[in-house]
Amino acid sequence: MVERVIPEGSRRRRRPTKQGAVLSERLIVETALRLIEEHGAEALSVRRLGAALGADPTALYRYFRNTDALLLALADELIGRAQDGWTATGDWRADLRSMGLRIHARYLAHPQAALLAAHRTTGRPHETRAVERILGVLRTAGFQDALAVRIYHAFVDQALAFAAQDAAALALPPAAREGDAEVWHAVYAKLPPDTHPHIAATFPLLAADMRDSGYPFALELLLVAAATLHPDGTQTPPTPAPTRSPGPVQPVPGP
Amino acid sequence: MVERVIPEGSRRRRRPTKQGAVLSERLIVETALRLIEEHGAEALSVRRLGAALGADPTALYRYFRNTDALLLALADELIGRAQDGWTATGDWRADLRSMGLRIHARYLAHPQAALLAAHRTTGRPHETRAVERILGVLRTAGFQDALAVRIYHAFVDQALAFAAQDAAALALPPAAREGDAEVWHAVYAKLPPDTHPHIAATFPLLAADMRDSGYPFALELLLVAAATLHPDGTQTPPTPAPTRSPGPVQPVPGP
DNA sequence: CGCAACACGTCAATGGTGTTGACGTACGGT
DNA sequence: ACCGTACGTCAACACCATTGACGTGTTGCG
Repeated sequence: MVERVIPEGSRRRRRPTKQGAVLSERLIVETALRLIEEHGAEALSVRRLGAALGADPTALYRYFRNTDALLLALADELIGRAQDGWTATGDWRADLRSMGLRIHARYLAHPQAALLAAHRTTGRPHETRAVERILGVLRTAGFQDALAVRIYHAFVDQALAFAAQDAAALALPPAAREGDAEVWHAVYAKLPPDTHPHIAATFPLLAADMRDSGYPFALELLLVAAATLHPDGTQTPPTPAPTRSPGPVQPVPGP
Repeated sequence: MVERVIPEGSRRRRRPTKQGAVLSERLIVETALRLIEEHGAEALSVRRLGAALGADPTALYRYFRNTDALLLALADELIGRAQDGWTATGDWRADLRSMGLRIHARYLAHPQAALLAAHRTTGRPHETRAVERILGVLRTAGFQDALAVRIYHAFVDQALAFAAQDAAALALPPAAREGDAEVWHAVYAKLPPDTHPHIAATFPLLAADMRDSGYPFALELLLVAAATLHPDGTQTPPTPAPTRSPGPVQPVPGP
């Protein structure tokens, strides 16, 4: 087939659609995000997106090679929004912490899209900017390249993995979400001490802790471990705050 | 519509299919898992499953309400298999490490099912057994309840989140999977040092590291951090192995 | 300033998907 | 032996992403 997608830079003409809109890559991405936000991830189909744009569904293929390319564009948009306004302070632990929490929070703001986007590698500008920044924080902090790369990898995958995980919980149909949450009181609260002594002994703590996302604490653990690997060997970080994580309550996935 | 699924207990008659097989819930689950394992994640469709069973595709609906019910049955099977044969050694770090790697590996063997399973709380016996075991490892090791619960939470969510993340990469259609992998050489290898100095400086390391899952190293970091929080304060763990993780190469999600 | 090239929105068609209702056969309980 | 029905099969539906062909209106250029 002949490639029908014209690169964004070299477009020349625009014709309005049936309903008068002039299409663009940007308009399509924003409409798709809105569609997902308002009507759920399953609402994103070529046909429905066309309808939302007031255009023929196949007009999409003038701007994106296929739906996967559109999805990558959505993913990159999320990454970009997560970084807007972020600046490095020079304290590598504070910088990684704020970056991780921003990514996590921004993805959770669009759970349905996050679910589709969090496990892709786009290679698009917003993504490369994020990679560059995180690597920069680590190398500037004095980590040797090989170690910086490994920590970068663990850090990024953990942020995205938790984002997808928590987004999945938020994106569940309400019935399933409440069902999963109720399991803690319907099942775990009633497990007898003779068969499940550890669960029985810690149940109140357990039920309370599982209400929120495990990410903030997991992130602190990663930062603590990274500090022990830092070249300035003896530097000991402050013990990660044993307080509850702030912010809105997040339903939690998994047991 | 009339419910056409007969509960497993009260089935009465069986007739062989075209190719002589006698269907059952168990046979269907095992065939589906085999299908995913042998022919890739995308091979699981109702029509192909029917063909693999030697039956009409719609015979499925005599045993499962819909494909989602089938996938949940697959998921339940996975939880059990991940723990089969696991035993505690008394070394809490080794025990958590083996448990985490087992969960991760078992889920990755069936990416499609893992994707649906990893973010649900089932409260079923296999799940409660896993919770009890992990909590047991931590409390037996001497962690106070509140801390044990928090570490448990981070550990479990990390294992499931990475499992889902890596499973998602494996479950992608082959074209998208190869595309994501290729981005590293098509885009990141070519970023100029003046705009992306840190990526340019570390590229070979970066490309090599991103080929595998970030989970094994992220898990080591979690264990290191947990050790620093252990009541026997001064106990210092061996530095996490800076060697590459063993095992099969896993395509990697996210940047 | 006018015109021709072609970008791009549209239409029609293809082959995939999950799912449902109707049907008949052969098997079980009586 | 014979009924009732479980269950395997068939045909059809609605939806999906994607492609090739087509004509029109915009725009760059002479």
